[in-house]
Amino acid sequence: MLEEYGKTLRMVRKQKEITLKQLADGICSISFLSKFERGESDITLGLMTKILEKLMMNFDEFLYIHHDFQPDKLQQFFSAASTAYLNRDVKHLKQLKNEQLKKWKQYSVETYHYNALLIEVYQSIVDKDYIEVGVQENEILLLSDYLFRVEIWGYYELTLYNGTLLLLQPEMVILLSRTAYEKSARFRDYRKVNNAITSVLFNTIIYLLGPVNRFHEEFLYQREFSEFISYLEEITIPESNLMERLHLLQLKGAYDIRTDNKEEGTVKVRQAIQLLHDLDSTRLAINLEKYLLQII
Amino acid sequence: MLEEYGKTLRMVRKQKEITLKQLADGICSISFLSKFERGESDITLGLMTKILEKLMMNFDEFLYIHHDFQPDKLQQFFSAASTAYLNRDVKHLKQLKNEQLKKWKQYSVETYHYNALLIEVYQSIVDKDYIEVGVQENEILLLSDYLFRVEIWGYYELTLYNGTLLLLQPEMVILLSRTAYEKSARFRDYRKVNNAITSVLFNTIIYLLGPVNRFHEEFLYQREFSEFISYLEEITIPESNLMERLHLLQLKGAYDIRTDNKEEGTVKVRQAIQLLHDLDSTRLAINLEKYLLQII
DNA sequence: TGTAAAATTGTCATATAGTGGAATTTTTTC
DNA sequence: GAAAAAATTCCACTATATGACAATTTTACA
Repeated sequence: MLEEYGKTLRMVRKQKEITLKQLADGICSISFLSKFERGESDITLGLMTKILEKLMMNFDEFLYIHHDFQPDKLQQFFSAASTAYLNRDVKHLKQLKNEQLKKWKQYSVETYHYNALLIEVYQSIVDKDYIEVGVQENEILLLSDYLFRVEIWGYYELTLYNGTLLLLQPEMVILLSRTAYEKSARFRDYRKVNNAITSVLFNTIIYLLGPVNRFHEEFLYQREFSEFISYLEEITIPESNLMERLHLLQLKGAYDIRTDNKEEGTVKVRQAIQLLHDLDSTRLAINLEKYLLQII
Repeated sequence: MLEEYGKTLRMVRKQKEITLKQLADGICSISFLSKFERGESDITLGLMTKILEKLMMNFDEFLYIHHDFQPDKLQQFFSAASTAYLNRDVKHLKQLKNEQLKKWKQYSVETYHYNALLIEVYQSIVDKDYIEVGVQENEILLLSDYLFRVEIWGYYELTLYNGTLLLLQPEMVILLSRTAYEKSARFRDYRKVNNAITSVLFNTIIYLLGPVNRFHEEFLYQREFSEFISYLEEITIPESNLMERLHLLQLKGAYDIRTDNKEEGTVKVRQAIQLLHDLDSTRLAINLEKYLLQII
């Protein structure tokens, strides 16, 4: 069968005008490298690491090229799910869910179960006819149980949680988001994962400000609001993350409005809207205006 | 020797509460997976790919964990170089250069030569006593020759070029930057590489506006300026890339100023400064003000 | 606490990753 | 355009990645 990574390697090597001898030197034999490049043998992870290092290329970029400039499977799964969700494409969502359920049955690895659950959450939001709320409850608990148990949250856990957060109880969200922040700390310097953390924090704050306690007179989660804002401020240190900073401004405004500080809050949100207009991000500006009208 | 990736894999697998059997199922035998995880065998790239896929994790994240949450060697090289450059740490720069030269001699792979060159460029900017300009000229040409020959520019080529661009002749920069834009097109959806492209385009425009033709009465590169701005506008489509959008605004302002449209230009740059202040990016705002004073 | 079931490890067989050097092809050089 | 040099492939051989199944350890459950 053989995935023929070697052929991609040969292409890259030729590009960089490096000979078999030069690349193999100190790593493996010339003849073997040739064999691998011709697709007549697989290669050990250890050797491949050294080879890519010499080529000044990392694994993901290499695999991206190998798969004809397509993102990896993990990425594809999350993109496919969120695209189908945004397009309200119920059919596609169902199909994606079935794929994951099938794998779950086949290997009984819970991960696939969680994946199916994520899509079920999307489905339940998009599809009005979908009323099997009872079924979900238990399953959602399974998911949050898992998230509590994991010691280190990576890209997968963060993205999974981000997608299902809306259906959880507020106490649960507060605890889990705090956990997410703490247990992903070691990824603070890994851009991709760190973006996922930021995303979780923003969604948590939005959740607290919005849907949860729309019907309460007073705002219940003042302390938590400050807590998560402070996490964000700690993470979003780079001055150049303007979008995140603007988002922060917006949420502070929304908070003011929610806690009967309407004037001050409106000023902040309007300022954010103006900033977006100044930078020609018109669609975002319009969305934010809608949001403002909604919360006033 | 064996890099013992297996031990990291075991950790990740335990985290996700997956058994050997479940993970191995359909990929390899249980006993082999166990052996690999105990560090008693290396593994084939093909198998590893399938295993990570099942764990919903990509290679880079896995290797990041494996190397105790340190970025990969490629990343480390560029960070080390640029940090030493920003800190004007001549000693460290020299050390880094020698490392690369040593590898160059050892394997006679030109890549290491280019790496050394990049650092030499940094060195020549930082170290006033460094006057061996003659030596560089030829070597810099070697580098640009290489860049012209490569068919696909990846993260390495883009970052390398970005660092050495300042020392090239304007005609060369224009040609190479255009090449960079065209030959990296297939990475348009790969965030990391795409950021590098954006960075190249910005630096090109800054170069055209600034250092090159400071002493000419009229601005020579109007057409090229528009060309590269249009590339940026094509790339920077996502409305949420505020920093890039702000940067664009700034450069348009600088262009106006350079082409005797002082008032209009100053307004644009001042607007950019104000935006930064609004978002508490004070240091960036101050830098931009300095820049403005300099070009007026 | 003992026992059954599940999960992991050990043992040995074999397929294949990887080596050294000769043979062939490609590139360079005059 | 032929000879020399460099790069690659072929071939016979060795080391090790991987599989089948038995033995052992760990976990679950009464």
